[in-house]
Amino acid sequence: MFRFTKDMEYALISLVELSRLPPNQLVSARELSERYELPFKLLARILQKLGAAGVIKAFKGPQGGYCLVEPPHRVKLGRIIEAVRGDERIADCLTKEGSCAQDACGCTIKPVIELFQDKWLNFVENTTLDEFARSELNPERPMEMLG
Amino acid sequence: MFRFTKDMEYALISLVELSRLPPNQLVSARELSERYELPFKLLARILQKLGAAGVIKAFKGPQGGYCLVEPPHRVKLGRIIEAVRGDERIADCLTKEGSCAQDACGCTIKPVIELFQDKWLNFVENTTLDEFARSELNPERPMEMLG
DNA sequence: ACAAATACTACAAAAAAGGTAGTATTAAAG
DNA sequence: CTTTAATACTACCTTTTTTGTAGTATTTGT
Repeated sequence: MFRFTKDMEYALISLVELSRLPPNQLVSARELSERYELPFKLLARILQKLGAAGVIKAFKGPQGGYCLVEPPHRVKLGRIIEAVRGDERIADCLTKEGSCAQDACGCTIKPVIELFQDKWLNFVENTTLDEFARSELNPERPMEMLG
Repeated sequence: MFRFTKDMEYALISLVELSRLPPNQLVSARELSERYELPFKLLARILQKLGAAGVIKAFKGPQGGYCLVEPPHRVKLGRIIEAVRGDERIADCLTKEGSCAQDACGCTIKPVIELFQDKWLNFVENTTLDEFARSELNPERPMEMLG
């Protein structure tokens, strides 16, 4: 139910890593994949989503890679979720703003879910990447071990 | 990802209904199933879980059914989740209290998830059934239409 | 005894999550 | 201008979780 999916886990690992990057430096999908032992292709796809959503910026070619577009305190959790998982909602019948999309809503528990959605939105809109980036990550292979 | 499962939806529909029940009155799984057009067997199993967890009380035999054990403002969302879904966590490696269960935790993003779990616990522990019960449900067949 | 209710267990179908493979495209460096 | 290291895209497969069905046992009021 309310469980961290791998997409989100991989996204957050990557974003935290990018948060700590010195200015004008990049990290590639390959590096992240090896450093944290994440499946490369899957990770790449997730980073592409984050790129398409404008959360990170991508540079192609050798020496390419990714970096954040905005500082970590400007990146809301809700935005990350939307980038990685689409405009996912707590329930199908709700709009992103939390009200029921249809007039004759099929779900019988609509008001209950609306209330829940409300609380949820408040949560993800008030949590930013820097809150995550403050804690220490735990890579299998620390930076120093790589080329 | 963070999406309402049917179990929880059905559980909340039922619990809200039970919240509105006059004292010493019961509602059966069959009634709830017909009133809200929910699959009977599935709903019954969910109610049994809520019963086993002590959230509701069950009475067998004709005229039997269910009622709440405690008043709605005493029933925390976290308790409902635990009853219906087991001791579900945001991530596998976490204890219920939110700290990593293993010393050498396999997940590389442990601190991030711990922080998240913290926020989540705070949320479910500070949301009670009466918050849901205040809003109006929307049954396919209102009370009056049944026997 | 009967009927109406809950309790329990096994199984099956559908949906979501997680992962792999292959190809195309871009761009830095020699 | 070729090579190479990177991102971009798409199709497919496997596993797990969710959702639902079926059947049987048990309890209890009338």
